[in-house]
Amino acid sequence: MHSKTLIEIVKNRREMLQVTQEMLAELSGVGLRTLKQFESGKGNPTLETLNKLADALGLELTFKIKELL
Amino acid sequence: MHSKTLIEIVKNRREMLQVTQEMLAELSGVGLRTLKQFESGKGNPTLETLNKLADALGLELTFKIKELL
DNA sequence: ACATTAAGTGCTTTATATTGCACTATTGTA
DNA sequence: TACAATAGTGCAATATAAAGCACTTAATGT
Repeated sequence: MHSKTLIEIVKNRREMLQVTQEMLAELSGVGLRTLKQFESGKGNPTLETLNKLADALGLELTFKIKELL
Repeated sequence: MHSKTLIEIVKNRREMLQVTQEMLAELSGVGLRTLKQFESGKGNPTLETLNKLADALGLELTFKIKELL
């Protein structure tokens, strides 16, 4: 069982909440272009960007101990 | 109980492992200057940088559901 | 107190993230 | 199939992260 990527988590969460990229961009204060790039795997967002998205989605960015597979 | 910041986690983990900033920079492939800025709270690192640090520290960057306090 | 090691900072260059705009591609649905 | 909504992309401007260097400050041990 490997953990989902940050991208998957954001996408899933967003869809679960029935929010479009446009709405999430609006809500989070992240540029639509930036969000699109991130979700399509093209991005290398800054911590600030990730935190804005997390906030808007009711999530929190953390480190967890990596399980030695 | 509020969760520790990413900075705290990195610092604590690094110190627990008895690794200096210089060593961690070396091990992770992140520039020393970048690590210093991050740990001193001045930085806004990219996801790539955070992942490099996480890898070197045996950590994994994730989102968790935020607890409504 | 002193020496040593580690951490933090000012300055600079280069690389790249962010953003908007206009456009294309995909997806779902009537 | 045709339409509408949503997602993805090329281009360009601006802002800023990454990095090294030299230096200062703080912490640690003898």
